[in-house]
Amino acid sequence: MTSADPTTSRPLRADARRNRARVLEVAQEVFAEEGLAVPIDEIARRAGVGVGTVYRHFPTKDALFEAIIVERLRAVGEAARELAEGPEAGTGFFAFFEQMVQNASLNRALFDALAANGSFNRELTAEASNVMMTGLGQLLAKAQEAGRVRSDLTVTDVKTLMVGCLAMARQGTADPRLIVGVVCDGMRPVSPSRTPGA
Amino acid sequence: MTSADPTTSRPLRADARRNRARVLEVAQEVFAEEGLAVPIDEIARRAGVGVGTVYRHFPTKDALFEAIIVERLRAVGEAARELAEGPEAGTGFFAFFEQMVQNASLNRALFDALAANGSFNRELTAEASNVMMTGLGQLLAKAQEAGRVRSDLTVTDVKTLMVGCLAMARQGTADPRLIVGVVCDGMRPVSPSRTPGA
Amino acid sequence: MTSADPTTSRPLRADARRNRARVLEVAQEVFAEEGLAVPIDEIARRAGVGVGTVYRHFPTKDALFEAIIVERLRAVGEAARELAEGPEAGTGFFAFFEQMVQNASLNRALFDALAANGSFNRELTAEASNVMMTGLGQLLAKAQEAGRVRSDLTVTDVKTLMVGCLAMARQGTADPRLIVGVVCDGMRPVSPSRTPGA
Amino acid sequence: MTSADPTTSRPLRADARRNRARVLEVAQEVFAEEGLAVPIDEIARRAGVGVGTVYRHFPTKDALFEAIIVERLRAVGEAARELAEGPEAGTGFFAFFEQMVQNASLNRALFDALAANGSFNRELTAEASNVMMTGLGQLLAKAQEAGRVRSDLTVTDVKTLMVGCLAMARQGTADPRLIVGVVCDGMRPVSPSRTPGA
DNA sequence: AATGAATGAGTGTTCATTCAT
DNA sequence: AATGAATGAACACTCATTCAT
Repeated sequence: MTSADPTTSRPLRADARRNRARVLEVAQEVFAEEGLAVPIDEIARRAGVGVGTVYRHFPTKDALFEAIIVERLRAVGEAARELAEGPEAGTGFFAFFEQMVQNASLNRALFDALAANGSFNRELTAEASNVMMTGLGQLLAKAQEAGRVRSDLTVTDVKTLMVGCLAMARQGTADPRLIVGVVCDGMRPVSPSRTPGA
Repeated sequence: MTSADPTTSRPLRADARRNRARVLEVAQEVFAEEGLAVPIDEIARRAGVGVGTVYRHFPTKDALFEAIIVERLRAVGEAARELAEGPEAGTGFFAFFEQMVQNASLNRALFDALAANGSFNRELTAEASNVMMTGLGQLLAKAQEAGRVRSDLTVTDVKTLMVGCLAMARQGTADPRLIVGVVCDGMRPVSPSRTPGA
Repeated sequence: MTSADPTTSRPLRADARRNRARVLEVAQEVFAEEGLAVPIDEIARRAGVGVGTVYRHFPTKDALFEAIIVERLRAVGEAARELAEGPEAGTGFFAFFEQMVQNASLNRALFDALAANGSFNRELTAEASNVMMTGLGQLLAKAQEAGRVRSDLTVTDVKTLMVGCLAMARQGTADPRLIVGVVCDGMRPVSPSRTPGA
Repeated sequence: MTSADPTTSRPLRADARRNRARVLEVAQEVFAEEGLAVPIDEIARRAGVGVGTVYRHFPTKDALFEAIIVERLRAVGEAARELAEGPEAGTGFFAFFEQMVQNASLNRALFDALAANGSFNRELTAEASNVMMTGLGQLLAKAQEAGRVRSDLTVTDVKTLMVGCLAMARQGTADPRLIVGVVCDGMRPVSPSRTPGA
């Protein structure tokens, strides 16, 4: 089930599959750089295909965008899940968080997708979003069990914080490590010495 | 130069001032909701004036946007400066941070302005930005002196964190108080018990 | 307030007259430089009056343009007539022709008016055009009587040649004197030695 | 550079070529009649295509205008060159001059192009202009060698005179043949009997 | 009378999407 | 299946003209 129509979708011809992949690849790059603002013609040109071909594979621009996002979200979710199932789940949470911000901060498309919460909520995105949230949730749970993360934080909170860090990293105004460090510190359980209001 | 400079010009006629204000108000709302994507015609329509009127007051769409931003930045800067000069500067920092995020979180325009770091750096914006940074810097300094905030954070870091919180609050996905709480906690001096990596 | 005499067009108030003159003066300059492309607002600004004032005196932009043209055409016609009535009418023709081209070549408005043959033929323009043609005709007749100009040329031909010389002078590509010299030579009676086709 | 250069591109599809030609044809007519003032939408409408189609073939209004001009200038230059290389170069000059004016007089676009000396000097126009000037220069040289044309006239002068004649012919006020005859006479070597000032 | 603010039709240009080849 | 030409709705901005102050 890689494309829109599950019932009739016979396997694509070899060249068609190549084209589809090429378009995705280019779109991924271009959207990552400049976000949704890039014209479809530009993507087609860079991919070395006609516009028509892009539209054959993705019925609308948004659908193309979504396809990219879906993949990304899935990848993020997978990574989180794998880590959660590994031995270092407790400490891995923060590493994952930092890594994620590093990787995605340069990806405008992913940022937009995460940030544009709901605007793109078509079916696929929702599903992929679930995958991501599940993986992240597992990782978070382990970290909380290990006492590394405040227990009152939900997956949604963490996702939100991640988006925020992406937004900050995108700024380029401050050292991303410092920023992420601050946010990570904030997520740790509150020690007596720094109770807010104290 | 008798007419170009807005600061030199005589006060606007009553109706003109009303229209200008109405346009600003509407643009503020609309930009806040939908960002720069809104057509000028739409703004004019909602404000109940012709397009020409919008352009009479603001020579460019960007100029209109800028006008809104400038006002906001100034207001934020003023608030910070006042607080910094008050008696509670040490503790006031966090209150200000929270307040700021609360107020501005629904304002996409302000977020964009803060986030679009430099893209809109025309003269006025730069100036207003300075006002804000100065006010914020004063407040931060006091808080650091009082030992409430990590001493290695710069104004730019704080501004970046603020923008991040705005981005997060905009999401509407998580409780803004919680989010801001986390970030504020992260800004407090590191206590031995939660040294990163510990 | 002062509703004295409603019937006849009383003389303009002093300030009104001054304004009207000022507008004409500025419009003359500006139209001469840039032709009809200049916005009315620009003219008003340069004249130091509001747009409304311009429109009070001249109901449309074309009317303003016409007013200027009329004056110019009249002036040209007058000059020609005076010369025609003077003693040097025979030789004066060429001097006039050259002079005219010199003077008007920098005046884009006049050129446009002469060139835009008919487009502006409102009443006033037509009348002024007549004045010009008449004066020019008188001068031409004398020159032809004196055997200085080919007898088969009509006033219209001469006017046309004048416009052509203006067009050429406007080009700035060739020495106007040379150009005008060529055309003037062409208007002289055909000597046996250079019969076309010989 | 795989796609930007028009000279590299493969031949257009049949329908595209038809549309392009149709647009050029219509634009030629319309510009000839009314000059640059005509909206692109109007041209598209008259050509029976959408605006987008016009813009696909010509990226800018100016580019469209230029395309027309270039073609004309080239044609004129070619004609001149051919004549210059023929046996009748001496006498051909005047025939060419007359012919040129006849053909182009109704063409406001060509006139504008020639007249707008430099304003449109993009690359292509400049090149086409060179072609024309070269051809004309060759023809002129021959005519001067044959003693048919004043030896102090340069190509630029002749071009200017040509533009002037076009301007005059455009007027429609006088018989073009007569006008051109006058100018041509003026270009012949000065015979003793009509020395200016005599 | 004078002012200049307001109007809105009009213009050049872009780009997502459709369709003939 | 692929192509890329065609489409036309949108949009930012201008400017002649009107009208409230």
